[in-house]
Amino acid sequence: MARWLLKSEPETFGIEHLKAKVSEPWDGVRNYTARNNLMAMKLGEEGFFYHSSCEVPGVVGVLRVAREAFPDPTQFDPNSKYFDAKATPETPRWFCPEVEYVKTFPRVVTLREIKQTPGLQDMAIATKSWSRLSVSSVSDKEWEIITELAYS
DNA sequence: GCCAACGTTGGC
DNA sequence: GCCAACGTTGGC
Repeated sequence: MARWLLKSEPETFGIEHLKAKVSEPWDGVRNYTARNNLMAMKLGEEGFFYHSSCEVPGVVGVLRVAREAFPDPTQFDPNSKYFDAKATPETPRWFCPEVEYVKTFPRVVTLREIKQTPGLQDMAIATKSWSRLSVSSVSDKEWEIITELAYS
């Protein structure tokens, strides 16, 4: 089973928002690399929920894939900020899975900490070139280290 | 608010 | 196909 990391701005949609839902489509992603990761996510796989653009950016908890990727409906909606005129229902460009809340960690594992911890420094969010990627994969070892930090 | 980094667009 | 210009992300 693969592991993932999904970024979101807590003011827009944070882990507390997800917690209040049964499941939620992870829509609005408009980057091909991130999209390809979304399309690779399998039912039941878990990911870290990462809070970005906030006071303390970092990993705050865990989510799980509740439904595998399907065409993101917002690309067809002219009133959506995610509307894409080049996408049609016959040839969709953007896909989203649905995710569900699993748990909130007792503390935030901060980006600052991730950058300083041996074994985590190759994570996308910790590198210059991939730091902006909103959906990335996480190795088993990275998953283990971050989970350990969250409970330390 | 600043700026580094990357993606996309469009002229040629 | 190249590349300049612009837009967006997101840490700091």
